[in-house]
Amino acid sequence: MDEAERIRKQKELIEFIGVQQEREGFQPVTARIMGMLMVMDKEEYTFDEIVEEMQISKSSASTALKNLELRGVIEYVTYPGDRKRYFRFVSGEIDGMIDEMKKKMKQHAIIIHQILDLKKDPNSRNALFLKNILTGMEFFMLQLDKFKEEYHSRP
Amino acid sequence: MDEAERIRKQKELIEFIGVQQEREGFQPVTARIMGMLMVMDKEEYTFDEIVEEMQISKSSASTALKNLELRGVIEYVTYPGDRKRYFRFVSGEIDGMIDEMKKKMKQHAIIIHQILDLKKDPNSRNALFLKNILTGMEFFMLQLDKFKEEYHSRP
DNA sequence: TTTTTAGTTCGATATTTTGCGAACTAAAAA
DNA sequence: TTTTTAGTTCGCAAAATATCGAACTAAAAA
Repeated sequence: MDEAERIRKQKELIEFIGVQQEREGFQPVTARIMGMLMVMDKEEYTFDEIVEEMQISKSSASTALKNLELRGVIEYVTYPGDRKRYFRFVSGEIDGMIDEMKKKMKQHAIIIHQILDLKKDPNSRNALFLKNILTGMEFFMLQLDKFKEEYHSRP
Repeated sequence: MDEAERIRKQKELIEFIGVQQEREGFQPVTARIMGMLMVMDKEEYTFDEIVEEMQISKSSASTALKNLELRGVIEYVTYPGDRKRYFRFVSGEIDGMIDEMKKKMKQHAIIIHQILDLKKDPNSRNALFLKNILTGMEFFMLQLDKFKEEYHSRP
């Protein structure tokens, strides 16, 4: 695979990640900036480089970058004697991802609890099924911490 | 909590679940139908009951129900001598949820592999971080099957 | 056979979201 | 002090999406 081919494929992948991240609730431009910061060989971009590379307005870039920072997806660094910000992807750890997963699951569990609390018949089809799921989720969440330990002490 | 209060809270919860499911990519009406089928005491609704209860057009109901069925969220049953369909929430099992999770994670892993394959420098900041995540994800996916076993053989 | 039921399909309309440009700001440089 | 840089904010227009209504269909009932 030659250089041009590789770069073409990178662009394609950015687009694919873009579409995927849109489904996760990011706006189109935002999703593609994420993709770019993950995929490209250059891994730190200034505001103007992003505007240039993505062919978007400064306002779109501003909005997107603020959003990504707020969500903890990107961060920026600065270098002495240069007042530009250099935006880059945050390099999270596996532990952080597990915690994230746990948090999300806990929120789901709360909702399920609320549904159950409001059921007239606690033995209705849905109620029983939801109780079942809840038990599974609780067991699963307990396993997650065990997983972290095992992962770090693996051979 | 009296009956009226309970029902009011159910409606509130449907709205909350609706907003939540919109973020997961469902359209507003679709998301609220999901909520309704999970939360309400009546757990099987005909097409016309859904139209009535949600105050939506038949076409919206049709589109939403088809979508939910396609995604495996709801199903319908029929009763002899009654040609209406009775729509209800699918009662998935914990195993199905785990498989779902694994499938999603596998897709993510494929993307990460692709990013890595296209990096010029395999030791760049992002490349190293992505490799790290990949290792974690692979370990995690191995654990998932173990989890299923343990869950089923729990005391 | 005709009518009714239980939905489906499709084009039009309403609503929401997205991205832009112009004007603005705070800090640094000249 | 004035100018430039590096963005931010906000109202608007365009694009995308959601929902609707009207016409349609296939199967069952009359």
